[in-house]
Amino acid sequence: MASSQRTAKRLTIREVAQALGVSTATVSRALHGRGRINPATRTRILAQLERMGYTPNLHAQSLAGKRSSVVALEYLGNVDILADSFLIELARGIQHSLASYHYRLLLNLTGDCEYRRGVLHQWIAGRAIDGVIVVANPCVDTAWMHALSAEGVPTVWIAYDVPHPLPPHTGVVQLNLSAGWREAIEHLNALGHRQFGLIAVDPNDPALEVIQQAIHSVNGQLAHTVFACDDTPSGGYRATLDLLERKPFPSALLARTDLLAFGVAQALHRYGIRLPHDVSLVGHDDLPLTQWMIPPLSSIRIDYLELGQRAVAMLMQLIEQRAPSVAPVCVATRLVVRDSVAPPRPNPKKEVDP
Amino acid sequence: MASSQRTAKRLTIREVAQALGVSTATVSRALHGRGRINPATRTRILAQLERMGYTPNLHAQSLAGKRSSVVALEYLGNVDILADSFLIELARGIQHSLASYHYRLLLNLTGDCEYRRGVLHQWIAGRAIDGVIVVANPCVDTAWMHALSAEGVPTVWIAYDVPHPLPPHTGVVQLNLSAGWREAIEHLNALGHRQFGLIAVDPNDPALEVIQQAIHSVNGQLAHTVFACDDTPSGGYRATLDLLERKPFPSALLARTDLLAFGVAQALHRYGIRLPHDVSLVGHDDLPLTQWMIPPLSSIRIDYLELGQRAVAMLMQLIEQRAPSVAPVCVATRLVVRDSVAPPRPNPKKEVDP
DNA sequence: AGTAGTTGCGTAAACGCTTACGCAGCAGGA
DNA sequence: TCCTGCTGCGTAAGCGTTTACGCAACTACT
Repeated sequence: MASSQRTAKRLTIREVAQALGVSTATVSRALHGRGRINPATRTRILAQLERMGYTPNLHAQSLAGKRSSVVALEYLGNVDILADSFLIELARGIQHSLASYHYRLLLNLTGDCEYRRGVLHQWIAGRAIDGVIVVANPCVDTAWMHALSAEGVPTVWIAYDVPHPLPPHTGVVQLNLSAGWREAIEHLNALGHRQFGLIAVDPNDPALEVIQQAIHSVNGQLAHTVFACDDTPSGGYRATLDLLERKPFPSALLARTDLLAFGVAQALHRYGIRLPHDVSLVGHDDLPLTQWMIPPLSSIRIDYLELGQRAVAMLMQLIEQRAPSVAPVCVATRLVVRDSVAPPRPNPKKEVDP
Repeated sequence: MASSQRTAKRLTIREVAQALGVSTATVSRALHGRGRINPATRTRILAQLERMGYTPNLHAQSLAGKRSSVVALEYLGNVDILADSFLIELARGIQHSLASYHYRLLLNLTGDCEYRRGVLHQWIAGRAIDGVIVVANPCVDTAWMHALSAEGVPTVWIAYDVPHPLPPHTGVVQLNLSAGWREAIEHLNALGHRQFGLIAVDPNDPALEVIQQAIHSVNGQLAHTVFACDDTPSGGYRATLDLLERKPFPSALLARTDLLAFGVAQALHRYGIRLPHDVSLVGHDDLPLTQWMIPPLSSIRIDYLELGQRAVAMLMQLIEQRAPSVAPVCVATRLVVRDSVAPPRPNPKKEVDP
């Protein structure tokens, strides 16, 4: 009967217990290897569970065990095109690690930042999640960090900077922007570039200072910084139009994100500025699709698997070991060179050398 | 005390009931508006719930209510770069609609197809999900469709073809490939294109026949079809290299997916074939990033919001109304014209112009 | 042999909610 | 007045686990 399928009774722990003449408590202990149990009994029970094809009811486990084995991934800022890239790569890295802990991932891709926070707090209050991983983009929201801490939810932030002191139950995995940008700028410098242009999004982004320092340390000059209205190709496109009006025009452009770089490349192309012949371009994040740009984009790579693995390991410390605090860790970035960089033109168009 | 936060007791339905001198049953009835309850009592209770800031424990609700308010999104085939595109756009459309039903979405981005199916069946057996949306790519897996049906899980397939008959508790939202491809080919024909080349992935893809028919109905010719090893830019790149060796070289290329088109464009560029001057190119799916290709790609658009909304509405029929079956619906596609198409060269010589 | 400590397991009370059932109270018709 | 039927609500039995507690049985000492 079709509709009886819908309400088909699943095997419960009790039925397995009865089949073996033991109590449900013993079966539960066998299942988790917790508590005092005879190893022989345990293997006997595990074999029976396997044989009968038992699968625990996750809600019952969560209710009685006071944990849900679910974590949420949340990020600051709105999701537009962004969702398709950085966040998804990261989600995948996180999920990969979570799988080994038998945790599930809840990921909200819809609605604006405000709305998503509301949903998240519902989940927390409803005990639907045991922990949260927040992607700070680009800055940590300290107020919200404390709010989450006050709710008692273990939280790991993936961020560029580490606020001090951290509230309880809060960890930070820091993405080391400095490594990648330094490498990129040194590479460009070695090719002969001295004048840099930066397309960024947020004036408070810690990356800005990192980039400036790196440029100064190679005796280069940051000729212009233009800000995009948002972290999208279209933001990058418009910002580049701004940049094109400034003089002198730099020989190397740094796009804060690959998403911006898509728009930068488009704008340059539209104005007949050839990449990398007339200008070099470097992006950040190394999204999978940037190597398919024309020309393929040089970009600063984040190891998403490692990032996810670190964040998850830290979160598990907070959740499972009930660690009250945990030391921040740092994940490096590195340059991936592709065809969008080349030595600068010996003869920059606008300023003719004598 | 920090660690007491972790185990902070949340407000329960009982406490609210006591505060008002009613029973928990009445509060529960007020909360859901189900069962026999005095409207006056109900508003009084709702006010109190609001005032005390009550949030239900989702696990308790799921356990007692025998439903989880979670659905899973699953897809056939492996996730590589694919995850960043079609699937995510769709996930977003689905999530948008699910939100209005207060359902959550579980999305597994990691592991191969086999592994993910295993996980999904665990979730089903563990009562973690009430329904599944499966993206068939490109063909419905009829055996698995029946397997899911036999497990009693309401399932909606997003597919290009509708198998008949459908097993119980199964719905299909069909993506009408014909509409978009027909429009694209007619558009190209109107520009003067007669010779077409197709870059596809799966020989069993229903799209192939649709495309052939459309080409024949405009008296065009499908000069060549090449198959990529997988649905990625790199697959498209290599397939295009194959295509470049064939003669006559078509004046218009059809990429089965935008992801392939990224690789196609790269290959053409590498061989000095200019888009759209030397050849026109149309993709399918209208991924957000394809409009930032150089030149921006003409593509066949899927309305992901509508697709998600239809799939969710259908799934809710199956879950909430316990409908044993539901009629398939169809979602159209349409061409979005950008710079990658132009009239064919008057002199289709592959040789270099003097 | 008596005591103390350990081990393995069963009993039963949670966990926080939903809902079948039944019982008053009341209205309306005979 | 009695019976019937409906309404609004409380009682209590689940839902399927986990786990604190306690009790035998056993070991290892004195």
